[in-house]
Amino acid sequence: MVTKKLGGILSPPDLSSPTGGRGNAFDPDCPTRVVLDRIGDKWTVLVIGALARGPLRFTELRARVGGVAPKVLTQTLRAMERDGLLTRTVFAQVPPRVDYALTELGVSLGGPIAVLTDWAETHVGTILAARDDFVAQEA
Amino acid sequence: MVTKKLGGILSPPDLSSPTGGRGNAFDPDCPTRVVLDRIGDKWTVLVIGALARGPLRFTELRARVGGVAPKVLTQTLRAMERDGLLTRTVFAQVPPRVDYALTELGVSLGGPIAVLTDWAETHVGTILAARDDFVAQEA
DNA sequence: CGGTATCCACGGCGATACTG
DNA sequence: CAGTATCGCCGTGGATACCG
Repeated sequence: MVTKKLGGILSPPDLSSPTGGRGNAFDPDCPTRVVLDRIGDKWTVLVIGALARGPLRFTELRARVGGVAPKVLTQTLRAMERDGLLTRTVFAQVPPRVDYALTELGVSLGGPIAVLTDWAETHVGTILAARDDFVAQEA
Repeated sequence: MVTKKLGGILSPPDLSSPTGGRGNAFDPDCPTRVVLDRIGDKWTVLVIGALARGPLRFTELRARVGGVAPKVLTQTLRAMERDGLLTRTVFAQVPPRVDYALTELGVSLGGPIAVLTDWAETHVGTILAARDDFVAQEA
């Protein structure tokens, strides 16, 4: 019974408000919006996956994730650190060494992501097929 | 035990491949990437929420979602229709009437989204607090 | 009512080069 | 090793106006 279980953003929020009140995704402070903005980007989910087994250094992380420019990886890591998803540990030595590790919060985010991933793997075939049909129908 | 449960994109995919093989998010055909690209946008999740209780017409949908330009709503709906998440039914009458309704696939996507929403509502406080700390630390 | 057409601002992301 | 600096593309999405 999915529709009854849909909490938060999925339930008609507050019909007395013209905008639907809180819980609306165009509200930058909406919890779901915050999370979606974080995992919706190109690299965050991959970083979480790469760090799931344990801490990694910058270059290891880069190699594990694959194909990401250093600037962009830095941006991603800073944002995740800022949001408490991972910790950045600098070792005072030469050559420099910086470890990135998931926090409890970061690890716990893996749960919902795994659910999403499971759904994706199960249903992506249907989606892709629908796309093909749609394109074919235009012709 | 979350880390053990992390399937798909979250597990180190294929270490024999330089890019990590399948299951990588920078691969446009990666299931998780496909889904993330869909729900990561600004309006799709809200549309799913709005349609969870039943079909709506274009204008009703627009009012329910709130603050979305017609062009953008059309774009969103077309993309969702294309991917098989909803159906678009045109009634041949004047004035025109067009109904939008979730498909089974669209409804089922509500499950993972609800999980994400639950996580978001539980942990957004921690995230926001981390942000404040981070900003405060810069000063 | 249910859209299109047009224009445009913004931010994410990438390539390349350089540095403490 | 672990980044920063700079440049620039381009896709999303918003404002406004118009249409069958």
